[in-house]
Amino acid sequence: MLEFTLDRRSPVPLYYQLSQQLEDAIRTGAIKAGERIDTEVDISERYGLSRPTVRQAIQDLVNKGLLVRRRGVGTQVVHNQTRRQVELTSLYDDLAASDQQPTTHVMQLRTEPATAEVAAGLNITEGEPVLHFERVRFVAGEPLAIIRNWLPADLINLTVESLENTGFYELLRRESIQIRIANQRIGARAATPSESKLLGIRSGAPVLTMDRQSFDDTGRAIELANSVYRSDIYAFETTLVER
Amino acid sequence: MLEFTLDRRSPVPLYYQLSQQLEDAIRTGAIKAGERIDTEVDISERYGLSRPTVRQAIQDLVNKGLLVRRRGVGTQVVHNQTRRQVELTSLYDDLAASDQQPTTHVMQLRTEPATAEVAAGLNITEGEPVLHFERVRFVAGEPLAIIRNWLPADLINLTVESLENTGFYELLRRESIQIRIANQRIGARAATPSESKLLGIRSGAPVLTMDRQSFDDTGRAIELANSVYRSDIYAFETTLVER
DNA sequence: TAGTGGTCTAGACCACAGC
DNA sequence: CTGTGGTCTAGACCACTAG
Repeated sequence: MLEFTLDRRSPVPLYYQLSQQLEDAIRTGAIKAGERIDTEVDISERYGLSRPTVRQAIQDLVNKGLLVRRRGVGTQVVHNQTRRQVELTSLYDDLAASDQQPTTHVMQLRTEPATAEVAAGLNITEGEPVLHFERVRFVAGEPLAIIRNWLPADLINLTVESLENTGFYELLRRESIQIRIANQRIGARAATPSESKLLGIRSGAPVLTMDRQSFDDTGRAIELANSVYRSDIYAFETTLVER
Repeated sequence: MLEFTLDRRSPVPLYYQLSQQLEDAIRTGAIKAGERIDTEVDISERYGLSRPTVRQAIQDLVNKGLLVRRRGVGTQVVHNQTRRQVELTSLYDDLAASDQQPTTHVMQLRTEPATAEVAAGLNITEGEPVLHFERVRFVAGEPLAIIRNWLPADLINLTVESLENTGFYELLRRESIQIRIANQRIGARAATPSESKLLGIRSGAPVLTMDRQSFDDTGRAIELANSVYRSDIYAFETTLVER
């Protein structure tokens, strides 16, 4: 099939080294769609691994929807269409293809007392201070989304500069704040006048909304987000894997 | 903690019996939010299972977002808010709470030649016959969605009656057609005049759209779906689990 | 220090698909 | 029949958390 390089002295788990290299091979096309990969036993013998270790690597990719296993048959790379194809609008295509990095403009950043709604979402009491900020996201020079966030005030220190240069999730990671579980709700509604101005669309135009609530390992609420996306140039894509 | 009953003569895998009973206990509240469950070693000793078997059961629930594991600490049930809480609109609440079964009205059901778009989505050639049907879904007496489907013509035999009584996915299951991977794209746009009539909303009102492409184990395209949901009473909810 | 989950080994038997 | 993935065992050592 192809060669993997495993470093047993690395702190990176063997199964993870393997699954990463397999995933790369699939995404770059080194292993083609529909092609069968070597069997679990083959791989484990060739690299001196136990079968459960190899199996864990493969299972991760099955869960990601990149591989399909069939008993008695083998493990295949899913077909190309399976990996990307719900029809694309041309504008969406253009955006995705444009190598321009998205940019961010911070509209607001301040500490304020939690409204009843925010308090409920962050699992704190009403009136407690929360950090609130509001950003507009641009891609290829076009405004794409308005993102509003609320965080417990004592969680992290943010500046306008850091938010515009680095991105919120990267900033969290640097503070070792790890989001583990998020609940999302995706809906649609008409843009408000102020939203339509920021996004450069007509008032009342349909927009996509995403409300998200994020938690860490311990169940502590990390973030409440409330976003509005232009529906003419954006959509949410997901891949579902059954079983 | 609590008792599980394992049947070693059952064809149902032990890890699956265990994870199902654990999931029930969590969902019914028999194990409360935030509570720690027994350790992997405890459970394996108590029921005469190996640790990997117990681990597989627990891992499944971690992947579903019901449990959180922390090294050196233990495994806890995620907090309640984590499981359900992005704010609910009252109308959405009402719909979810109403125990009325959704009903379906089939508007169209016929075989037709595949358009270029449909052919591309089903991985067949343009003009080949495809089965097309269009349904309107009602919940609590309110029209909720218009669902349009295209299938390879030779896949399954459907009647208006079976679609209205049974549901499309159940019908597929009865024919042992198993959807394994689906690509979805969720967007928003303005309702067309005909859509607005069917859904009982004003023309141009924002609607949620979902386009889906489904595949089975072998990578064969099973179904193309193109749905329109009323955004005033519906939203898509998802839970993401990192790592 | 004690206990937890994270990783890994070296086997075993089974169900299922294809020949 | 052979070979595949699906399940399961009985251990082992490690990294991390908490007291």
